[in-house]
Amino acid sequence: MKRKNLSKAECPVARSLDVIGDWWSLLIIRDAFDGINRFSALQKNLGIARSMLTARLQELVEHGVLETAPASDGTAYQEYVLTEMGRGLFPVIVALRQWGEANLYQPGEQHSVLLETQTGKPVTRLELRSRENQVLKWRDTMVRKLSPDGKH
Amino acid sequence: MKRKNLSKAECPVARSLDVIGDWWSLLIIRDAFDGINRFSALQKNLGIARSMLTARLQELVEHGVLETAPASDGTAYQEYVLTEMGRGLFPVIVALRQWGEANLYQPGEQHSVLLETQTGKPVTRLELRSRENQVLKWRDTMVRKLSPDGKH
DNA sequence: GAAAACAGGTCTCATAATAAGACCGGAATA
DNA sequence: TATTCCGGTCTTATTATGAGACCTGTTTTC
Repeated sequence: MKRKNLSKAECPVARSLDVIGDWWSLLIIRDAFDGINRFSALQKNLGIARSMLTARLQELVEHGVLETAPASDGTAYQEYVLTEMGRGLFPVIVALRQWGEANLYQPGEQHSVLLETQTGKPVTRLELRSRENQVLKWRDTMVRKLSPDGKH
Repeated sequence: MKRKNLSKAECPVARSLDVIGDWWSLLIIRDAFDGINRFSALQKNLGIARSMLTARLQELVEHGVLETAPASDGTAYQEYVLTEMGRGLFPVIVALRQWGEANLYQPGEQHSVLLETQTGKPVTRLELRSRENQVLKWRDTMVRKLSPDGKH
């Protein structure tokens, strides 16, 4: 009766969710992108139970999304920083952000905004483009499955 | 002691996760993108408990991600299909897929692949681009927060 | 047309995950 | 040196999940 294990799935979406698909992981990763790297800072910012945070951080380190590093302020403590693999989740976070912005706020309701550092302007929409640089919508794509049972 | 409610968060990532951030929702949505729209087909494909699937589908319908429609095969049953809002999650699914492909498979290990329908070629990498069409990495962006406490 | 199988659920129960907060030892600070 | 901060662990109460029995109406098979 444990939660399903998706780590062997043939579908990359499922494998990703096996690593970062639970309730807190992506919020921790979002905070890491924002420079919130210390245990107590994460705990305070997220309002997560301390035992939960311990467990989640451990999992993310085991999976290679985060790694521990000596604290940047010179103290004896440590920080949790994104690995190269973890930084690869940037498009996931941006996609979630843009979907939320577009669909989950009332007109006029305020939210934080992602800016281009150089210009200070809001970033543009994340889009999948074809090899001819056309925007690809869902219907322009298809999944090639591998297994005979139709799973993927 | 209920699970945290993020629906009022100022951060769009958090609001998104409030809707689709639990263990099954994104897998259900992935299946919907793949044309798996019937209760029993979802249940079989995902291996999810029936009671869980009922609850998740209800939530996704309430949030406007899915809607029910008469079955496309003419029977008296119904289907769960993506709404416009739900179809907006396409970049999220693609981003998760590409991260999984890049990081969670052994060399040589096979997985399903997303193709451009027109050409049959694998889709290219989803990338955030600046207004000058340069690829934006994490460090090229920053979040403008709203609240004084530094949350977002 | 009757029987069997399928579709789309509900209900119950056992177990796992989560939230809340007390507690604790070492590090940093006043 | 005393006090507070940091990064946890432990316990307990509650909620979520997984497994599967059961149920009603629909469709298919014979």
